[in-house]
Amino acid sequence: MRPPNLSSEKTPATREALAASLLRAVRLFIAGSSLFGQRVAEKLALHPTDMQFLNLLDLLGPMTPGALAQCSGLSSGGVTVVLDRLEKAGYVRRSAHPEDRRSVLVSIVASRQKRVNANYESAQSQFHWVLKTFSDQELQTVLRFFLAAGNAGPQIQQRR
Amino acid sequence: MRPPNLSSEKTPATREALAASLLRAVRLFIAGSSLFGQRVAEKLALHPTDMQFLNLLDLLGPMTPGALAQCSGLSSGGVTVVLDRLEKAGYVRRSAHPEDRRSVLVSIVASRQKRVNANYESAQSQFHWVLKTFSDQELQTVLRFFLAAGNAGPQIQQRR
DNA sequence: GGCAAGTATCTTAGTGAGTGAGATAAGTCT
DNA sequence: AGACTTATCTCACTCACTAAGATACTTGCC
Repeated sequence: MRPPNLSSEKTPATREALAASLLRAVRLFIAGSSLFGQRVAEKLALHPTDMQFLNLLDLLGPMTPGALAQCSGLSSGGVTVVLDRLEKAGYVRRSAHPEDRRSVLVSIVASRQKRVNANYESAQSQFHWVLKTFSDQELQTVLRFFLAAGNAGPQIQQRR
Repeated sequence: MRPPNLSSEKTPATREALAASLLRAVRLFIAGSSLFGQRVAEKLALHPTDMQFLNLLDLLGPMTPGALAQCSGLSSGGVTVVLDRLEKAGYVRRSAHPEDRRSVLVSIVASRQKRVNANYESAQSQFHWVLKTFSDQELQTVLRFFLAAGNAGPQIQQRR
């Protein structure tokens, strides 16, 4: 007879328990991220939605309002409002789309981007502190997990 | 116009590049999660905020409106409105707090919880599909990362 | 004990972020 | 060329959320 595992949060024994622990940890991580985003936005006197837009633009580079609508889940009209707000505050710039004259390319204003990133500094230093406790190979594993999970998750892909 | 794909591709060589890739993957993962939450909420005809509440209650168990306010970032009045909505729709139940008669304990109605979880099924099956590509030890590593990152980030704590 | 201060939730009025239908303009297909 | 589609923006409206205050209970101090 197996001895009972009394510590639920410690290393799970069975693979099933391991998967459950991981799922729970992921969900908690996501819940925490949402709160964290709010906090950062608050510091910058921005709405969480605005912050989300800046993040998307920072991660994916300049993109059209339509793409932002799909990546954020906002309506087309909502995107316009957010962009107006961000543009007025000097965070982003709208420029003509080189290939489609109906369209627009939105990009982050570089100087402001630095100011935004500064607010992530404390998180990033903690992030790097966490990283120190992992070997190169372990980080590769974690990275692979995130990439796989990202691909399995809500893909923003448009069929042609 | 094609919306960008929220996933990155290459395998980094140096540790610094590895850290950068991981940071980027984490941020993309978070961005995708936010979208995913919206989609699920939409399916259930709930607001994203309501979904967030159900998640918190599912993860952390019954808690007071005040604790929900802290975990979600909403104001006290906002929590009341959300809870009214969820209670009216039959998702949660308010009951007297056993230790403080001013307070209230909010808990998920079990039968509804199942219905909510059903909407995560497709995600969970994909999740388990991803898990299959990792060994037990690798999953332990990933779990350790999430726990560490969760502790480093904004704390979501269950309060009494 | 009894008053004062603190805490938890709910109420209410007001706001403004986001929606959705429609307008405009440009690209695409036959 | 005309019809259709696509991309963004406009505008009136909605309703989710905020903030201040009300209510009810707890805690602490004299």
